[in-house]
Amino acid sequence: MAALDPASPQPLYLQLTDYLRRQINSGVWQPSDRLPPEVELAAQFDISRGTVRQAMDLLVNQGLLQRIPGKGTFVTNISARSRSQLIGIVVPYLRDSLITEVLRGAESVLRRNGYNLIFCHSEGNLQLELAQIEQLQREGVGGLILFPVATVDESARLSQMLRPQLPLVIIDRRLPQLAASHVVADNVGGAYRAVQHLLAQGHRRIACISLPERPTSIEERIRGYEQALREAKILPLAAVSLAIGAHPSRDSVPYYTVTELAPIDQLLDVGEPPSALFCVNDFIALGVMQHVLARGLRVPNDLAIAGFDDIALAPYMPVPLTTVAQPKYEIGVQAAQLLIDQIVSGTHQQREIVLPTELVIRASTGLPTPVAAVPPPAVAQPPH
Amino acid sequence: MAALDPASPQPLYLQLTDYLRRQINSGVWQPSDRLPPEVELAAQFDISRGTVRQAMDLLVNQGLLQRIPGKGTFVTNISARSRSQLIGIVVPYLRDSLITEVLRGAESVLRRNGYNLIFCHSEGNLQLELAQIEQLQREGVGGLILFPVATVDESARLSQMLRPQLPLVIIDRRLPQLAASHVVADNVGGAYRAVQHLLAQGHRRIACISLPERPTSIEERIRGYEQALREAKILPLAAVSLAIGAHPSRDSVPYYTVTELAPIDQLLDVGEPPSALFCVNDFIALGVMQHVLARGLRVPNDLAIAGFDDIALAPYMPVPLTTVAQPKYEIGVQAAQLLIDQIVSGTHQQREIVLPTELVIRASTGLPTPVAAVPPPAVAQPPH
DNA sequence: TGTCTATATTTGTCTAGACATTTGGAGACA
DNA sequence: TGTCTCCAAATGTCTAGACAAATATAGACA
Repeated sequence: MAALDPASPQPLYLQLTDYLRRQINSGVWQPSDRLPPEVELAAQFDISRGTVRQAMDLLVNQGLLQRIPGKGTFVTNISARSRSQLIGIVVPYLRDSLITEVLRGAESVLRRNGYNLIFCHSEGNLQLELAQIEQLQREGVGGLILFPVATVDESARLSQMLRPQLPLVIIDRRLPQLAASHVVADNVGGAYRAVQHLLAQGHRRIACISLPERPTSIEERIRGYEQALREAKILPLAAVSLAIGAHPSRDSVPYYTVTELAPIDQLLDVGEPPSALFCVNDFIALGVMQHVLARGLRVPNDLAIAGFDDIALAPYMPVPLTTVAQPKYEIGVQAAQLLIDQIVSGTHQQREIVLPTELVIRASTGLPTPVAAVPPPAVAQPPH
Repeated sequence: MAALDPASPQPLYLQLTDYLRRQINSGVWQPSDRLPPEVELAAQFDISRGTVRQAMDLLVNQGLLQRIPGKGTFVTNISARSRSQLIGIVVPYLRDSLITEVLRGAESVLRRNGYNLIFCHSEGNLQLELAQIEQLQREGVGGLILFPVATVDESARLSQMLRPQLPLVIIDRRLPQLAASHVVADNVGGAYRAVQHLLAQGHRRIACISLPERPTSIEERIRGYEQALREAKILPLAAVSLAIGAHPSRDSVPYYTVTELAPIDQLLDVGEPPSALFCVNDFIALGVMQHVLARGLRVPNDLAIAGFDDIALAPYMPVPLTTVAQPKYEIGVQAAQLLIDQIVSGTHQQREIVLPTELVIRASTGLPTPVAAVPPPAVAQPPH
């Protein structure tokens, strides 16, 4: 029985705190065990009850002990204890299921491991993104998951402000100049398979509809498109870019919409227009599809359309969209796992995880059945 | 000079804590100001110095105060404060735009005011919800926004574990037994106007399709339905309940789907079936719509369908859905604002905010135009 | 058997006071 | 002027005790 030393420079209550902690950590007192009552401890160590309470207050505050009036003081269950580490996640938007699923995946892994997730929404704004990373670092987060707004060129500003030791995982797009781990989807392969599918349907004139901005994910999709065509000995058409924008405040329009459709008209109003379009994301595919249907074209008979991302809306578009699905939830899971590994191991290793994508074939690329009058089945696909 | 009330059920030290917090938050004591010495406060409030210290301990622990031996107790500089700036949000799911928009709204307000949002996903599980609230409290969050899984009956378990002083805002549904502020949508009025709209289209046999579970929000919608019918001197039909479920892991199916459709067949296979359905949410409306279309019925000609929530998918359903829109983003904004008010004022006032809902009329309830062959316009509605 | 009641136990709140330690300033001293 | 000492003021530590409130238990009672 360790006794307390009143002559020590360390106050009695801290000595008692240490003793209690040792008892718990060494397993003498197991989780959910009851501690001796305060008066008993006071008598045992020959100190007053107030000092015992002061010692216990610290452990209660740390979540190691739990007091229940009338019953006693108990060692907290391990499951209820938390290492109480904070992890920040910064995302640029929240307008489709991609990021919500990433969020779900990351949250579930982090919570199971006793971390808390601080959610930051940068609204696609670089300044805001930088400010939030700054604030999260001041807050003392143990790690960061970043879905960056910053482009490769702008990543210098990021690396300036990032604390060198901060565990960091970047998702969806790459910032190679940053010393960070990456979790991305197989964009090249997904686009490649989508275009291969269009080729297999007999299409030869396939245009790529892109975006004015080109994060690495979009560039990779364009590369996949070009690669598939080159292997088929077909020259890629010049890329067409469409601007997309969001209604920032309107609640019921959670989707990005195409704001400028003239390039599509120019593309189609030529002697030999393309018979199929590969759109680098589903929002573009939606805008293009609505526009060409309004022009009186039939999808896929006159024009086949394929997209990328498999947003929640894809199976419900006017013509259900063939698109490339990303493992959204899995991206979040892997990013969280990678971050935890880094934190726990203490090493600052950089890893890169490329998750497989999957081509989901729907009506917009001309299945054997012609345009169906009947809407898509109730529940998209069964789980596989 | 506020005096403490020894007769109050709230202990003296908590009363003093509240007083000190108010002084700081109202700006009477600025950051880096020195507080009156402990003995002076003890004399002023006629309590012992131990109680004063107990009160201050809380604020020191929260990082709001800083004690320096020999010098005094000081209000912490805002930049040095951190733990007190955390706000927790616990949501049950993340499968449509309702909660993502709430999240966006709450995050933007909180961040502008210097708070950080900890995101917790309870997966619709009461145990998990309770555990997360427990953890957030231990983490020392300054407030909590809760989209509860717990029903009114289960709210006792919540109130047991909630720290009485914790600022708390409950959204979407009510838990009246909880001493908390609420932000909800006008469910009764929304349902009332939706059914009135069906009546105005000439429908007389209108059924209500509900859920097995009945949180207050759903109950209110049913009340609105019944009220509109009663005012039209029409007896409500017996409520039909459909079970809905989620594919928990399947990424690309972010929507709930109806799992049991037999009750709908029973409802329609009678001599005089209803000519219109009011569904208490849009997921049910989607499942029902797909089912009746597959049966060969025409919407809205044979059966009009109205929903509630205006999920992102609503304008893109096989027949664009008439539904009641909630001000999702605004719910998040108001909840955050209410929480900040409570934290800053230090008072534990309960307020209830009911936000207006809006009927969005689309094709599923029979507009002048018959079922259009052309899909809905590109961008749902222009902002207004 | 089941329920109510009194009692003991335990933590929660609060008091009054003592002495220790740290800090900063006033005054003595070189 | 610079330095040292001493003191007052403030927080830190600790005691001894009181009563309140919550909980569990044993025993009385129907």
